[in-house]
Amino acid sequence: MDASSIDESTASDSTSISPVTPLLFHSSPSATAEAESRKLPSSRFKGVVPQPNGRWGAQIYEKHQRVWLGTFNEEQDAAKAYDIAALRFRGRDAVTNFKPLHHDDHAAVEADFLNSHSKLEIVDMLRKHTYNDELQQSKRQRGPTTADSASGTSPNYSLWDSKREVLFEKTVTPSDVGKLNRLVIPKQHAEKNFPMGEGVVLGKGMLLNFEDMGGKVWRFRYSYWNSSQSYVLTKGWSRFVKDNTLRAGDVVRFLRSTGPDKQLYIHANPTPGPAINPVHVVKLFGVNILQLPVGKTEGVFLELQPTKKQRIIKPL
DNA sequence: CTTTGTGTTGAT
DNA sequence: TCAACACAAAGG
Repeated sequence: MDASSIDESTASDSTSISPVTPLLFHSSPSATAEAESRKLPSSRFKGVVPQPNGRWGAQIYEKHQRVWLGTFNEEQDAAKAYDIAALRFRGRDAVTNFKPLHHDDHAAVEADFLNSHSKLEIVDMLRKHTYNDELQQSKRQRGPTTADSASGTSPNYSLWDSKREVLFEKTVTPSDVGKLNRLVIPKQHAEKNFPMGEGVVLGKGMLLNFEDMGGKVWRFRYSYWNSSQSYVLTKGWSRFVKDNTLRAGDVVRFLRSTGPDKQLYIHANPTPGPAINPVHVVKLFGVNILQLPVGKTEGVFLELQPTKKQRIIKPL
């Protein structure tokens, strides 16, 4: 998985073909074979327990009590979750499945991250499969460490010197800022610029982080809607619309860091850069509802509203 | 309906 | 502390 921007995990999960199928052969006199097929496979990893549906659970114990760390498609992912919890609950010397492979700065950064969050928060991240996302995000807020820049080429506290390239802009439509809680990403831009994870087409979508001008990080669900054959940002989008008081015709600009991190950025109504395309202002009822780049075809601009009554367009 | 993850027990 | 097992609770 691309740890920088997605959370839904594991590129290789759909390969599991009913790993545990407790088929019952009631007519068979051989009850031993039946009992054997019913048994769940043990994990070779610490803190990992099999689930009836072939997935894997992770758990850690503290003070006579089990702390559930979530379920995972891949046994290794459950083991990693246990490792993280073990480090948070029991410190640096905890027994883990994989973790002590590194002793570098990354481990130190992660230790900082772990100790700056409560056990409950860490467990919550593990259960939601957002731990790697949050860790990456914390690295960005702090700025790159010496381990991130080429070793020795720059002094400590080197500045974040990567640039942001504009990927594309979209003039939002009425439905983009309506109650549908979704922004349609023009297919061409989506397929060219946004990550193509397995979950995107597979219905679940993926979570993408975008940083705005103020440094605030927004997380949207990015997925493909088969019904409309379009890519969309859904979960979290309406909040962005609200906080930025986005209106139809406003421009949203998407950018991406040119550095090794692929941090995405989103700017609402960015100040037009040099040599920006002239815009054609369309007004309705004296209200500016559309701004279209001249000479560009951005798809359908007017969208039918699914209303039975006469739609009331409020003055802005 | 499917899946999670809790209740529980016995072992190490 | 730990995992195995059964299954009620939770979720879609």
